[in-house]
Amino acid sequence: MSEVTIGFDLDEFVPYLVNVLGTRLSVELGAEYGERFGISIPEWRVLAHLSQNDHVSVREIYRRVEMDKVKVSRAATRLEAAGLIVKEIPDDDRRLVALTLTAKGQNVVAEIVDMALDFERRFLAKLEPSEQETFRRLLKRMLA
Amino acid sequence: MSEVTIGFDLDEFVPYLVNVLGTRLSVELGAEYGERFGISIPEWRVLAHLSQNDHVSVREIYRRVEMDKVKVSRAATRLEAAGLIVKEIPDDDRRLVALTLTAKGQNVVAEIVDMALDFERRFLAKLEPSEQETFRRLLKRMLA
DNA sequence: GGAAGGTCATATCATATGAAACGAAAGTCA
DNA sequence: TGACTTTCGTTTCATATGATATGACCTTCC
Repeated sequence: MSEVTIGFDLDEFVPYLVNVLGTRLSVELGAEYGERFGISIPEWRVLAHLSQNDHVSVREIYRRVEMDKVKVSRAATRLEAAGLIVKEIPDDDRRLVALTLTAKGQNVVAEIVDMALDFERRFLAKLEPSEQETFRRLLKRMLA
Repeated sequence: MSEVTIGFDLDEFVPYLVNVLGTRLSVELGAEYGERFGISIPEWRVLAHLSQNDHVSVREIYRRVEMDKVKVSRAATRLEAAGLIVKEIPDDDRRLVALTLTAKGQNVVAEIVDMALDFERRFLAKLEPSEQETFRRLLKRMLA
């Protein structure tokens, strides 16, 4: 192999940078609520989605939250076992499973939301306020 | 549960947005080179790092590239089996394993690099040129 | 020199993941 | 009405992952 390799600079490659940052953030935040509530990352995503809507089907969640069907199903099973959500079968379509937070689930969500927003604040503090909004805006554009 | 849930908007939560975008980008790009070269995402990361340096140890890679120790080790084993890299044990420290691209490996890297840069170009095209640089700069700052 | 402790890569094992198969329930169309 | 197809969530099973243990090798300190 040649002594001088021009090569390819991973540290300038945006898809890589986004992936590393995304993984790091999820894992760090996940460690916080995981230690405190025994909740996994997929479980938190389901909870977060349920904080906005009642009686949500598994399908709606995995379509909206970019998670696998099976992952959502399993997260829901664990959340039900932990008493944080309830599963119901709606009468108008008995193939579906409607998920809803219990009172206990609502409390846990509220606490994790606090942790999450605080976490977001701390890490966005690396940017100026105007840059923070720019970053969020550009992210959303890329995801659209 | 109350009819009106204020809740928590995942779609404004930056750690979540970064994670979803990062995963999506890695998976999409990975599908391209995976189909063509049978290379997995961890394998590509190792290759990419080796494109910049010769005789790199497993340790250097997992420290620098934010991957698990075991993941790097396994990726290296597969890459060696595929004839893309060579493993050597350096005389000055026989605990290490030095990884180096073969000629075949260099060719594959060159092709994947082309695909990757093209992929990056296509997806950054969703932003204005000045925004692209801003985005990259902010990303790097967050990762620092 | 050599014991004690640390570091490196790999092996082991238990868990997480997701593609494909499945059973149950709608929907479609003759 | 009753096959046929589609959709939904779960189960199955093969693979991926990563915490821990292991064995080989270095370093330190006596």
